[in-house]
Amino acid sequence: MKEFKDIVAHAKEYGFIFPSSEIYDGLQAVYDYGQNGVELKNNLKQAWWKAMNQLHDNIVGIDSAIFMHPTIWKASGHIDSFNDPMIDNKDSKKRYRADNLIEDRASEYEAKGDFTKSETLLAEMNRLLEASDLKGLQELIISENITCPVSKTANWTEVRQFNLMFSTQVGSVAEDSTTLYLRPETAQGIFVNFLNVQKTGRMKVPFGIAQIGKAFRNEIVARQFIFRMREFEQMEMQYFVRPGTELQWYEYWKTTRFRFHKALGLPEEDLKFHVHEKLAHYANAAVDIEYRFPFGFKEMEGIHSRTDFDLKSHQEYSKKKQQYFDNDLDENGKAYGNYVPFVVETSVGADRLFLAVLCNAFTQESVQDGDQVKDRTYLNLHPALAPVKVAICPIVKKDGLAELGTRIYKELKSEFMATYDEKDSIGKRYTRQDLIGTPYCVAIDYQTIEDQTVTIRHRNSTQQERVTLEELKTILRETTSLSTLLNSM
RNA sequence: GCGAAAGUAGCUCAGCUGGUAGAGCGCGACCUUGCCAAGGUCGAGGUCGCGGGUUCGAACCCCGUCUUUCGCUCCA
Repeated sequence: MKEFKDIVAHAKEYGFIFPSSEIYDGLQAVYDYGQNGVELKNNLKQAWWKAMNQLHDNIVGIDSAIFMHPTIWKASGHIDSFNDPMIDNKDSKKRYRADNLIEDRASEYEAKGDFTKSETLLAEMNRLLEASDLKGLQELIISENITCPVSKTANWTEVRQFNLMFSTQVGSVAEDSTTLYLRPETAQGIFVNFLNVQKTGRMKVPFGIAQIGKAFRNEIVARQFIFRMREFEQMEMQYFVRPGTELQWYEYWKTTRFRFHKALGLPEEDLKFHVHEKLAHYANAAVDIEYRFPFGFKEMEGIHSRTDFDLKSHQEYSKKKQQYFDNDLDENGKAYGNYVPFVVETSVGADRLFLAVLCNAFTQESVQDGDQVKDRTYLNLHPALAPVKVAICPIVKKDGLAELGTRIYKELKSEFMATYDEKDSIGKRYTRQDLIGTPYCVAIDYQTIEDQTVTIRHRNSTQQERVTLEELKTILRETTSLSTLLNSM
């Protein structure tokens, strides 16, 4: 039985994920990647990067800054929609958006035919929202005698502002400083570089820009280990297309991205699409790829048809045209000409993908050993993703086997992430490698001295085979390289 | 943010009605060892999450706080 707490404990015990600042009691919803975690994560990021930029002729990458001009967040809609005034009912313990409560009351007036009262109320609410008058909002809720739908009481807390973007000051003198936000998504860095990349890369629509980077959200409740963190990493690709073709490309990316996750080793039955019923302000179609985490099916990747909302909005706010001239001919033989491209976005949480892969790899099984049944735990990671590819283990230290093992290890390590281990019994060493997902252990024994052959022990089956050093290298090259993984998509 | 539970060695945990900390595994050194968590010897490691209070005396009782888990809530 795969218990989530066992996976979390395993992640810490074997150097994958540590709580941030642990010796100071930790910092809520922030985690560090350990020596094995960073290797696995880097491999995942590289797999994604290559699947985008290397496998697609018309996708290129960028790496934009975390700090961006504050107006970008006005244009993107984050300043408005990431700021929610919240109020709690003390009796039912339920939390509501203060503006929603007032809007509901306005609808009730309208239902009764009292449009004047409704309009006055909404106008007053908007005035208070504009002025960020939280006290006023609370007074309005009380004076309207709005009650909690659950407890039916008006026993409210104060209205509090939940800003989901982190802000910081730039400039040493307080009065001259500017408030900057830590980006809540990496997508905007792509949108504002759309023309730079298109022009300098001579890109033709359709084309994509990919980016991997940190993003920050001040989540009210951050939970479930690294699933929802305040600082997290996104892998986003914005695909710019001719208006009217966006839904075709949306379908293309849906299937392409699904294949990617399967290639990483996530089983099809643990993956599913979840189509959004309620669309965000910028989208005309949206779907999530969900993975069956131990705590249920949850979003891992989002694929959104974002229309021309973002580029148009930046055009408006920046007063710089965000147009593309399309020389291709339409069915009437006329060039498509100038337009603002539509965008299909694929956005994966790197940490969520990491968690999905880790949960999937975590394997506990009972194996027959003579007439005993023993428990065995290992990480069934794709060899291309495993932090360590091969462990070199001399069967004993004496009689020159340690020296021979060291020599073989040195020969392999420039090409493969390898490790050398001569401590403890061979079985214990195999187990240590199983626990971090190393696909191969190579035993050096007396026969190695005679004929330069070694035995490879396979992680999943625990079966061994005897091969020459050259054969060993071939096996490692063929199975542990990312191109193997990319070819399976 | 609300409610509930938990926090003792790297891990899993024991520690009675309050009397100043233990086990197993793991870790390090050495010895032994010919293939799936072997054995021996020695050793390192804890101001019992943190702060305050009650008490002659607190891991244990009380208050606060931090962190984690679960349930609500939130998730452009």
